Amino acid sequence: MRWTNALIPTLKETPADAEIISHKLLLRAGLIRKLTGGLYIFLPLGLRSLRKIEQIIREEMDRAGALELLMPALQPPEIWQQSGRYETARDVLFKVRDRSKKEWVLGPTHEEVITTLAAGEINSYRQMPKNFYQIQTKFRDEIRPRFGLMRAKEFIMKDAYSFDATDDGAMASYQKMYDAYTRIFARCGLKAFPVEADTGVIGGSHSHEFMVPAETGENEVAFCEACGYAANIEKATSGLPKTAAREIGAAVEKFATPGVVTIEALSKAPYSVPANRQIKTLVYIADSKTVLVLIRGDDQLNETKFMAKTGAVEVRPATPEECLGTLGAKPGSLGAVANVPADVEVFADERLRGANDMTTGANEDGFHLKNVSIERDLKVTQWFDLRTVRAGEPCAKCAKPLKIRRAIEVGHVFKLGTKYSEKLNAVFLDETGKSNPSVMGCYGIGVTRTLQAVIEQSNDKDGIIWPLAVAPYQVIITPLGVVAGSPIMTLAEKLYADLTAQGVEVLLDDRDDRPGVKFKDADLIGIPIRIGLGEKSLANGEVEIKRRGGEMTLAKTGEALANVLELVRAGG
RNA sequence: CGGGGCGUAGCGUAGCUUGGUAGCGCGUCUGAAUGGGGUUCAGAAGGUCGUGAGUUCAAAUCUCACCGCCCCGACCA
Repeated sequence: MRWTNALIPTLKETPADAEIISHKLLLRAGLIRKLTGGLYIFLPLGLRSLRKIEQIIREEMDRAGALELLMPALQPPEIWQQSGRYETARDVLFKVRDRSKKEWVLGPTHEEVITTLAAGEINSYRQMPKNFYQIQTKFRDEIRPRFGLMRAKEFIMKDAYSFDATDDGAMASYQKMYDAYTRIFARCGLKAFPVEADTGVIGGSHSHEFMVPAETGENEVAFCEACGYAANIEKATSGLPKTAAREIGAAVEKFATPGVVTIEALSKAPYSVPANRQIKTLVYIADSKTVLVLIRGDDQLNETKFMAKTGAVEVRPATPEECLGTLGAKPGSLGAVANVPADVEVFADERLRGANDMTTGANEDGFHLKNVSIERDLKVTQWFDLRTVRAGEPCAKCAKPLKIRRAIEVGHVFKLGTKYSEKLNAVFLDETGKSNPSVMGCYGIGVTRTLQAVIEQSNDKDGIIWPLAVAPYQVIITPLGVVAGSPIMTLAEKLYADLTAQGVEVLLDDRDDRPGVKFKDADLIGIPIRIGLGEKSLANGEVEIKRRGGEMTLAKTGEALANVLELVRAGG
């Protein structure tokens, strides 16, 4: 491609609405333009990189035995009602009406559609395992789109769905995708690593997310460098000891704490109750039921764990008025010892199990209770791990300290089980002639997000540093002086033709611009290999070959082609 | 949905407090010089100042409403 024939609108200045480096570079390098919030146009250069990522995904999915198909983005709401997600996923569902006023949904994902297909086409264990995938535009009514392609209303996703006759088969399918994902991200030049994850609204029994470390990521990951344990903070556990039991057995005693409504205030004089001897009592509305959640005063509730453990779909903290109505006191004086209505379930964090000599609210504004023994003085419906781990806590597996870092989620693999196959009737006959629901898995990659993650991870002050495999062009030729027929331009044209003939993707910067402009733009758009042609080096019969972000070398004009070919092949 | 910030030429912005001819840089076009890291000079085009009401002799500027964009939050009593 000749630059003068292309559209590569680079920007010297950063557009005002970009915050993170990858978003700025997407705009500055002329890869995308914003149509409106959360919706972007892929310009030719951006599309080329996007297609390369898609191609890598296709090759690895095919290699793993998955079958590509293409499903409609527009879907009937009936199948969403059947799966139950018309309700549970309603916040992200875009809905439209046709001319007869019938409602449709724009697919945020395709479990319902693929399961409907399987229900009709997969009727025997002999047809399994099967894994179907597509690369397609998804629509999600995000609460807040942000950071360019990172979280958009419309984005491109690779989604795959496996169907197996047995649980073991499903695990094997899962493992194949796990391995394929590892290869895909490595080939994209991304340092991505798998972490244990919550399954969320998709459902299913277990899952891994593939994470790209980045300060700007929206996720937090807890990990152990010693043993390799890694989990999303929403799921992570640690090996902390339970709260120490003490000798005393005194009866519960009420004491006045006027104006004290925080853990911190109670931990100070004159009360001086350390946060780790306090029970924090949280009132939640979980699927319209009022419940209590108890965690230690120095811990934080992990709402995702709470939802996962209790199976609740919609969860919110109760309002102060609701707390007053349920327990007779306002937040700050709440407890589970007295006045808990019989129909209110009490969930407690494991770390409190067996604790005594604790202090908690008295359910009477301005009063707390001390000498509280969990087992003796209050009724816990169920114990769960509900707390959020913190950096420095011992790893549950090897006791070395955990670290926490932020990361971008680029892929997610789920073992789904039979949740969708049961609801949408995707059943098959096994060897004995018995009808069973298929065991499913689903596997997503955010393709557009992956593109941005590559940039977020691979850049310097001058611009993008594309990994060769996903660069929009592999080579840029930068002639300093573009007079047709000049020695420089003649050589530039020849290298351009020869490299193109060898299948190399080359951008020829034939603009009549000053060297500085061309170098800056070449760095900004991040083409991995630059061939510089100028009078100085050409006078010695040499051309310059420079890796983006690396050293410059000189090559004899006659050897330039071979040298560049070698670089391209080695880096691919 | 709550909070904060912002909307002035393709991009980045000044002007708004204290109402009175809309300014600068980049980019674009023309010409000239220059020619190895966003060069320089001369000239030019390009604006419903987000939209609508209101106040006023007069509104980019003040008031109200709406729209849009960006950031934080929508767990931790």
